Amino acid sequence: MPVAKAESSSTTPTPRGRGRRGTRASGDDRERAILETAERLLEERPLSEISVDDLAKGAGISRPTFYFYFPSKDAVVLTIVDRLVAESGGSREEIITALAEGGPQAGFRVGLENLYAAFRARPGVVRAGTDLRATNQEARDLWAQVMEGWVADVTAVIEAERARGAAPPGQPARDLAIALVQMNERAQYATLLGESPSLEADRVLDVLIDVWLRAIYGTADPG
Amino acid sequence: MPVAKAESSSTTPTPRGRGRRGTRASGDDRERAILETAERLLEERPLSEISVDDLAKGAGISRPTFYFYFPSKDAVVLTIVDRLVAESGGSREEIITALAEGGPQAGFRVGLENLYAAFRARPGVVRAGTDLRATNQEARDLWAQVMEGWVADVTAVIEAERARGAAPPGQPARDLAIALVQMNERAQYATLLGESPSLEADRVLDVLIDVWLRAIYGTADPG
DNA sequence: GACTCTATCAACACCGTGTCGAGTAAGTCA
DNA sequence: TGACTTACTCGACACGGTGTTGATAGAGTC
Repeated sequence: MPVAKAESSSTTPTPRGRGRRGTRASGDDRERAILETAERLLEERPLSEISVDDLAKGAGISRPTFYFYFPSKDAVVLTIVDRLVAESGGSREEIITALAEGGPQAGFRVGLENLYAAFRARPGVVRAGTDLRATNQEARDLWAQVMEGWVADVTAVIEAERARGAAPPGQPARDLAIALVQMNERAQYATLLGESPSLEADRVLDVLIDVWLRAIYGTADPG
Repeated sequence: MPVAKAESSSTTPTPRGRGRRGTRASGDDRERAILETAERLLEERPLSEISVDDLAKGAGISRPTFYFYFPSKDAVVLTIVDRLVAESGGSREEIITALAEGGPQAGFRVGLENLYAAFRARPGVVRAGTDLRATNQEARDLWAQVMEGWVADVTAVIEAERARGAAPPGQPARDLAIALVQMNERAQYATLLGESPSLEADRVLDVLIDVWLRAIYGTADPG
């Protein structure tokens, strides 16, 4: 597919990724209303108990009109999750700088803390995104891509720490990174949703970082 | 609800937990046929793409007749998962004996190997059980109970190893156990389903055990 | 040969999704 | 001004899935 060539900017319909085929008028309000309704309802009940009609009603439109703005309920959720992921993405680079400034413990803590903070405020959205992976390939792909990004970052950090002699050799850095990132995903999700068993919200970071440091440095108290 | 009082044992219809309200006759075959159909289809496609009609057709009965044997599609899956969990449950106690006989590395490896082996043969069932947690409270409860069992076992082992001086003190044993068990759940699931990123099937145990040993003993090569 | 209990299914009621086609209202420009 | 376009709206429908009802057939007592 060719990249859209620059069009006359004045009347260009602006096609937003997963949203509606381009428009410009007051329909923007409706689109926002749908997204806001979805975010609100997702904090009240799981995705499977929210119908397209609920979203339409909440946005003050009829069900067919909903389909003018989004191709499906899934697309709404993916749009919301996309944004949440984008918000949290900024914190990834913060790991690197925090590592350089504060050493390993502080670095990892800052990184994981920021990440966790981004999701903590909207557990319903996190749950919806997770649930969606059961039925939606696009949701699986999106999440796989997010995980791949974190794994790549962590792999790089581990390799750097080994190169400068701060961490001993061991399992391949990428393998270690995969296991640790997956542990975090699962543990933080369980804590966020209040599963049992799960780590207490105010202990989860302490415990996870302890495992990270021991796995990477061989001690809970490196340099 | 009062517990059913002991009935005359001769003609008691035998109510099986999640299956049909009691009977005895040749309908047993049908019940088995439904379960077998479900197991077969689950290795072909995800639960969300299997309808009650598919299960009924596969068992050679009509859709309403299906409901004579099971109250819902979910109940069929829960029955299958129940059994798989029961099969895998035997391996739990093997951790303890293997630990006593072969020391920490061998003990954990045998334990996790057996566990993994039980699930490896039926990834479709594992996926169905996981997917089901998105919509089904009973599935969440069942899984929570399974996790709780493993966490309890691992907690006991960690405490025993600390008591005999083989493992140093650190994070509360239960917290450590939760994080490690969750890591295993997530990592083994990802490997089983071939997600990306995920650990290679022939490396997953090496990597996970390495993290376990470092987290528990502070070294990848304890006594 | 009346009675019971298992087993079966056609027909139905219901709900959620997604589409179609007929609009209306606001803007553009001849 | 009035023909034309574009954004937007929704009633009505078709479809596919779930779960229930009620009628019935056969096998097993007694």
